[in-house]
Amino acid sequence: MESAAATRRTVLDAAAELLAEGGPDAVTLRAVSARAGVSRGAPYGHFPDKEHLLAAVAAESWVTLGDQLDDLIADERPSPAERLERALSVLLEVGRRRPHTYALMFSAPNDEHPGALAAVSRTNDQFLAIVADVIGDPQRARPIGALLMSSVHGIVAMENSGQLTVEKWQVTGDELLKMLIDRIA
Amino acid sequence: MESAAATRRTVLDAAAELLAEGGPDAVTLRAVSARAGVSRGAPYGHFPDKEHLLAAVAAESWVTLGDQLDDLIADERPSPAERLERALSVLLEVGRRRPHTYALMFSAPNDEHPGALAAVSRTNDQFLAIVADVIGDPQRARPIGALLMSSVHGIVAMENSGQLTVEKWQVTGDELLKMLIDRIA
DNA sequence: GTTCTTCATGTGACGTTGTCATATGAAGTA
DNA sequence: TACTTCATATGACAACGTCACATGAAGAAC
Repeated sequence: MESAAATRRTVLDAAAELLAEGGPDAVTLRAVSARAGVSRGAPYGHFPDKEHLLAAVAAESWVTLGDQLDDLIADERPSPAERLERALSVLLEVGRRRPHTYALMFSAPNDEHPGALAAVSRTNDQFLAIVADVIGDPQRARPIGALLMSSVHGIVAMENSGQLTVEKWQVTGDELLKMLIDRIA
Repeated sequence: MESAAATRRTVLDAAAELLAEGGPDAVTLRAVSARAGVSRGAPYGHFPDKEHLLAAVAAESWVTLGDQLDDLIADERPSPAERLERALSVLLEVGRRRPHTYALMFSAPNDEHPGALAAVSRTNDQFLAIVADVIGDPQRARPIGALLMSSVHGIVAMENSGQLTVEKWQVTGDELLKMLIDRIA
């Protein structure tokens, strides 16, 4: 009888790795079990089904992102505007470096997975604080924050689907991000 | 021996319906065949595999969207700015009314599906023409078009994943679209 | 030390999926 | 009539998510 928490961690890590490496289709329960070094049935002791396992992976990714934002907020050196640009770049980089993980994070977080919902809500609040620091008016921070968040998400999605090519649009995602921030501030 | 083209159409329509009704998981080859009134193996005479069948569905959706844009471009009554807003609204509406179809349209159109690529390229060009008509400078139309396209795509994606709630951000997707256009023109 | 309970883990089985090899059978041609 | 062609039908296969059940180790009770 292995430590319950330890097995949970191993399974979670294996699922996260397989997702990052080979996309959602590579995350079969059998592959996860094999990589985690446990049997096929072991994950069922810790996650009701595959969906909940993936939701846990997504939630953990949101928590990691939230921790990065916390570091960014705690750093006094950059100006508010610089902080905003860095915050958005962090999201962009996740989308580029781990496209499948990123896609999972933004795929409908069901009401059945409160952990994922809470993690998303936390990052939203952090992001809103950063935006409010730039805007000044906290009332207007929310709509503008939504615009920034949506736009950056769209940039990542179009990059990853291969539809944001330089030949077609003559811009890079980073340039779009800069255009966006210029039109806000 | 049924007419080859007719079977192809029936299968394609069945797949499109199942996608719109029940999402990607509902589009099983067996369900498609049953709805189309053909046997399980029939689709393989017209599409190499499931991926190509779905790519054909996506391509057709892009063509439909392109036709709508053509109508919009041909209509002389609205101002260029109004046309732009309507064009973006068309995209938004597709995302709302047929979220699964929309998601498929924006999921990586592989190089192996030239039909889908061509259909996407056509709508991109149409959209760029509409943007250039507003901006004036055709040189700047491309980056700005990319920004608009990406942002609207992000709005739709966040709406459909349930992350763009009014309670959290105190805006609707439509209001974001208006904010966006105001900051461009 | 022995017995009992508990609980995570291991395993065989089931239905469903995408896919293929092969069989069927209708249309057109000689 | 006999033959070719080609779309359609069907049985089979491996792999999938999932479940019911078996196994076996750790701690408690005697």
